[in-house]
Amino acid sequence: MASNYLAKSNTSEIPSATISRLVIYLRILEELANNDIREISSEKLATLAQGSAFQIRKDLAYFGTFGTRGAGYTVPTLLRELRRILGLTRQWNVVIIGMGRLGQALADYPRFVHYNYHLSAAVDINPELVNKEFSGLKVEDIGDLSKIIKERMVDIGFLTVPQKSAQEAADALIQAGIKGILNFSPSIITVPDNIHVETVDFLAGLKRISYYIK
Amino acid sequence: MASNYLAKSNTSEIPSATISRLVIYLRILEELANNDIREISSEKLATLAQGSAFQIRKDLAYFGTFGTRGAGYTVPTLLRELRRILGLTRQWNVVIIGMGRLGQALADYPRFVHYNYHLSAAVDINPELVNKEFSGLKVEDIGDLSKIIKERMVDIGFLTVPQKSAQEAADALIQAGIKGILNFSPSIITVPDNIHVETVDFLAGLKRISYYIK
DNA sequence: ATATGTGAATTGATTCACAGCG
DNA sequence: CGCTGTGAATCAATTCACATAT
Repeated sequence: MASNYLAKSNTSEIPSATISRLVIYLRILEELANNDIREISSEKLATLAQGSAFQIRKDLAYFGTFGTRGAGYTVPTLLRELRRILGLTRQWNVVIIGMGRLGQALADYPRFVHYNYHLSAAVDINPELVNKEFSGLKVEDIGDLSKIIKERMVDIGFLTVPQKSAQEAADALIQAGIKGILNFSPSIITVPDNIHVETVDFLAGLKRISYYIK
Repeated sequence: MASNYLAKSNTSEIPSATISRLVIYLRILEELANNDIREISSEKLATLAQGSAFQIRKDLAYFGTFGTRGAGYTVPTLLRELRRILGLTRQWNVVIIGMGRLGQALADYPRFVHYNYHLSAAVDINPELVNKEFSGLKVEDIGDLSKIIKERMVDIGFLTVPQKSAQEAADALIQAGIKGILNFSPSIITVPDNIHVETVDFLAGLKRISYYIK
């Protein structure tokens, strides 16, 4: 599963693979809810998620009991519980570091609001980009990052700077009190234990494909 | 099961986590080579990859013996071997399905050539996009997909269509003989066993962050 | 002297089987 | 009865320890 294959030992006993699967279950349940389906069994959910019913029940059991024996799960209940488990019931404030092509594309992404994420700010080091506006988001100077993060209570940083600046930008984010980093650069960044990093690296996926189809 | 003196096929399956790590080692080795570093020990590589030396040696051992006892690994040799293992010594032809914002951004991505990937074609279903050109790549009609894939010997498809069209587009790719799919849509697609799919889903990563920092 | 390569031990995750409850 | 919830069993991956090669 997409995840952190080199992650350090988790203090929590919940497998990170379980968290990745919960995200998948959530997406499927949202689709079911959109189609006004109100009941689902672990067996049917497993078919949709391309997993096993055992696994779904085990994954959920880490967090409580959400079904009805003999009947299955009710979609709205399980949906609500998954959102709660994954921390999606509150708004998360996000800053984009690096307003190149990728940063601009993210600023234009229309669905953050639907998912309770709020783009609080966008910063760049390049003076030619500062004060420009992308999809209603004004680029600010990276020097103001610490102030921005503290004042606007930013939780998460999207790291879209070039590889060679990634660690420096991550350090600035952490220094300013960020809690999570979505790292779009194809590099490993070093962070303290209390900061969570997820990497989005399509070139890595592409190379894995090459291995499997060669 | 009928008795079988051939025992069970000894094709010890290589963990997919190992493949993911090999991609990481490759990236680090490329950086080392760029800095003219010619020798590396599993211990030092482990530090750079935020993993363990045991694991690196075990990962490599699935494919052969590449180091020198007492000395370590020579960077150019290990680099060459990793490229060979991952199937990166030949050119891979790619088609982009869906020339919306993401497809356009991918067409503009400058580094595919460096990695031996070649953008052979871009297709879309929208007549207003067909015949437009993005970064030198002309958009063609999705109806011609099968012909394009066969004639240009396309190996890999970048799936950048909306979620609701993802399965249909994947079916068309498979029908035309594609071998691998890089799925940028946040949906699970169903494919035959001989097709390899990798998913790139930044929203999933974002939700995992929410879980860990909440 | 030093760092790899690898069987054995250990740890972790998945699968199973059935008890528990509607 | 049907389907969930869960301890036990199985399977897989990681870590260890040291024999081995230079």
